[in-house]
This record gives sequence, C-alpha cells and structure tokens, in this order.
Amino acid sequence: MAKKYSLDLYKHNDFIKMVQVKKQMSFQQQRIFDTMLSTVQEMKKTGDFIDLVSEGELRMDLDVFKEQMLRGSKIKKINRKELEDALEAMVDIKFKYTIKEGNQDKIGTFVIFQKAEIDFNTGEVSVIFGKEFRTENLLPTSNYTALSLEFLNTFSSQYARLLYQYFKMLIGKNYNKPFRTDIVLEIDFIKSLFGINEIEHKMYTKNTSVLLKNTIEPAVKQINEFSDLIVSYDKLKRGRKIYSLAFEFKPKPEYIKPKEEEIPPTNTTSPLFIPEFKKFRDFRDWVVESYRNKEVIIGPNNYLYNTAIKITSLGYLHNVVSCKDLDPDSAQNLWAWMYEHQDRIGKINLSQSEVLTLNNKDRYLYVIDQSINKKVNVIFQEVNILENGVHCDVVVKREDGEIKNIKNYYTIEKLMEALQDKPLLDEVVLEAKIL
DNA sequence: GCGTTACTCATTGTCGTTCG
DNA sequence: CGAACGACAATGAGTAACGC
Repeated sequence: MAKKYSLDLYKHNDFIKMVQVKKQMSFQQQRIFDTMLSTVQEMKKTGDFIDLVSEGELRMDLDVFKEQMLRGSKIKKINRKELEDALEAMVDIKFKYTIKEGNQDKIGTFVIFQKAEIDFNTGEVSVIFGKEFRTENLLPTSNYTALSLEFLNTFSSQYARLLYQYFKMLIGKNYNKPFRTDIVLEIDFIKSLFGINEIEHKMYTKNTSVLLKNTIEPAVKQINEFSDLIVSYDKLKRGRKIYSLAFEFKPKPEYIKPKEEEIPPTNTTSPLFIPEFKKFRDFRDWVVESYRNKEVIIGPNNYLYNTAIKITSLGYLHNVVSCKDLDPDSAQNLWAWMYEHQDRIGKINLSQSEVLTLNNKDRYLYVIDQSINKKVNVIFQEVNILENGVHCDVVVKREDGEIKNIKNYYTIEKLMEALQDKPLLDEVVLEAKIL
C-alpha cells in the first residue's frame, strides 16, 4: 500500500492525522472545528491573522467566525445561544490514542481545546489549546486546500464531509488544473480515512458491503447532489471480495467555466442589433461607443483569419494577436473596409472557412467549364476548408446562376491567389474545372 | 423560546443468494 | 460447502420544521 500511494502520502499523512482527530468528534463538533479552521484561513487570506499558535493560543475575529458559521448552513442568523453551544462543543473535543510500540503500551485521552472564549467587547474569539495537542496537526489544512464550508455544511452525512475534503485536497485549489481526478483506495485505507475500527464498528469491519452501503454510498450521493464535485466509483474485486474502490471525481462543469465566462461577456454581449449606417462618421462613432474595450471584428481583409481587432479605451483599433495599435494608414484602410462590411461587426467567433467566405464573396474565379469546354468566369460563393487544413472545397456560381462545386482542387493559398476582383478575359490563371 | 413530530443518519443484525 | 454479498429491518441519536 505504501508503494501504491507513495506519490500522495506526504500530503495525505497530515490529512489522515486530521481525520483521525475529526472522526472522534460528533457531527456538530466537526462543524465547529471546520468553522474554526476556515476562519483562520479566511483571516490569513485577508492578512488579518496574527500567528499566535506557537504560544498555544489562537485569536480569531468574531465577525469572521460568525460569517463562517453561517456559510452553507440553513440558519440565517447566529444568536448568543448558538455561540455558547459552539464554544461548549469545541471544549468537549477530545482525542483518544493508543500507543503500542516496542515496550510502550499506553492508552489515553486529551482535550484539544482547553478554553474557548468570546469577548464581545473586543470582538474576539480566543482559543487555548490543550497542552498535549500539537498545533501543527491542526493547521496543515491551510496548506493543502481551502476548506469549502459552503458545501461541507450542506452535508448531513459525516462521511460525506470526510470524503469530500479528501477529494478536494486531491483536486487542489485550481478547478481548471486538478492535481488528481481519480484514485484507487483500498478498503483498509478507507476505514482509516473514516476512522472506522474493529472495536467501535464491528459490522463495518466484518462486512464490506455494509460499510459501502452505509458510508460510501450516501456520502457519494450527497456530494453529487450538493457540492461542486461529481463523484463515481467502481468496486474492484478479488474473487468475491471487494478489496478496493476506484474513485473518479471531477469538478462539475459549471465550476470549471470561469475562464470561458470571462470571454463571452466581453465579446458577445456587444449590441446584438447593428444598425445600418449611411454616413461613415456615424458608423465609426457608433462602433467606437459600442465596442470600446471589446473585440470588434475577426479576420478582416488582408489580416490572418484569426486576427481579432479590438477598440481600445481611447477609441483606437488594436490588433489583439500582435498586441499593437494599428498605424494610422492601416487603421484608415480597415475603417473603410469595415464600413463596407458592416455585417461583420461584432461577429468574432467565425471559423477560418467563414472568414474566407465572407471576405471574398462575389469575387471572381477563372476556371474551365467542362460542360462546354471553355474558360469562364465564375463568382465565388463559399469555401469549406477540408480536415487537413490545407485544401478546400469551393462553391461558385456560373453566369447563368447555376451553383457548381470545385472539390479538393485548391489549396487555401492557391485559392487566394486565384481570386480576382474583376472578371478575367483571356489569361488562364489556373485550370480548376467545374463539371 | 419550547415541545412535538417527522425525518435522516449510523449502526447492528438477520436471512437468503451467489459464486469460487 | 462456506465465505462474501446484498436486501431488508430494527433501533437509537440527531436534526429541521412546525405550531403554540
């Protein structure tokens, strides 16, 4: 087992230590314990936390503490009675231990918090640790992951709390780049994770299926229902014996989004309706006003198909790919082009095929018409780039209005060379054939 | 704020089934 | 055959919602 999980163990050790402490707590005690940890984390985040832990005392801000108590909980307000209960629950937390190493054979218990006090005048929650309790066991949480009280407090199953925190630790802080999204856990490991032992939970040690049904199953159900994770698992069997569970856990899609979410609002929330302008001046003023700090067009004439242009806060055109403002001449040309192609404004999610089609519509191609075996001019309608990204199919219109296809003949590069603004007469540029 | 009620969770246990 | 599984029930503890 040590071999199998060696990758994670250094991180897990801290966590397991924590869990073993936690498993001895009642549900309420777990809640208050987590509240305390997240208060510390929250204060560290805002820089308000003064590290007094080495002296065996911890001071927390009462408002932050209350805020954390409320997170994810159904209660709307914390009153004095609830604070009293919380303090009582805290001081009641004990840790039982057994040592059996070499000559040593001891059992014992110690309190984790000797004293917990709220001073309403200074607005402080102060906690004094029991002498035996090593504070480094308490605080590693801040190193592996931020507690998600929001979700933790929606769970009514204590195993859901433990399992969820375990997965969160493996995923890490970044939803988009999870540290891990799957793990195989041996049943013995799960028992230690949940703090299940032979003396206190006979049936869970005797009968694995009962263990799974009563602990893992409801925990996974609650995590899937209430939290930001989706969890599934497979039972791995040796013969009939379940020896391990293979878990898969991923952030729910709606929580991975933030990156994508940032782009659409800046790009597509632009005015949906684009008025037609008869005067260039009006057009330009409207575009600058509507698209300030936003991308306005993609792949305009003479630019690469994926080059997006945006309007800077000062109203200048700015090439997003090269990160440069356009020089005055280019800007003037592009403004003129945009005025001609007003339907392109705001469409910034176009594919290469769409950009080339829109940019070249109604230009001319000079080809051989096989049906009459003559060279003719046809009008470019549409291009579809093939999967290889090099060749393309082209849709053209004959003079009589009939639509024809040129399949897989042109490369994109050759097509661009072949397209002309005016009909050609005698020169043969290329020998593309239409049937 | 208090007591009642309904519900969920945690744990143990029984019993029949299945598969090695 | 027997070990392990799985369905189901019983029980106590804890919690939330409700009405007074």
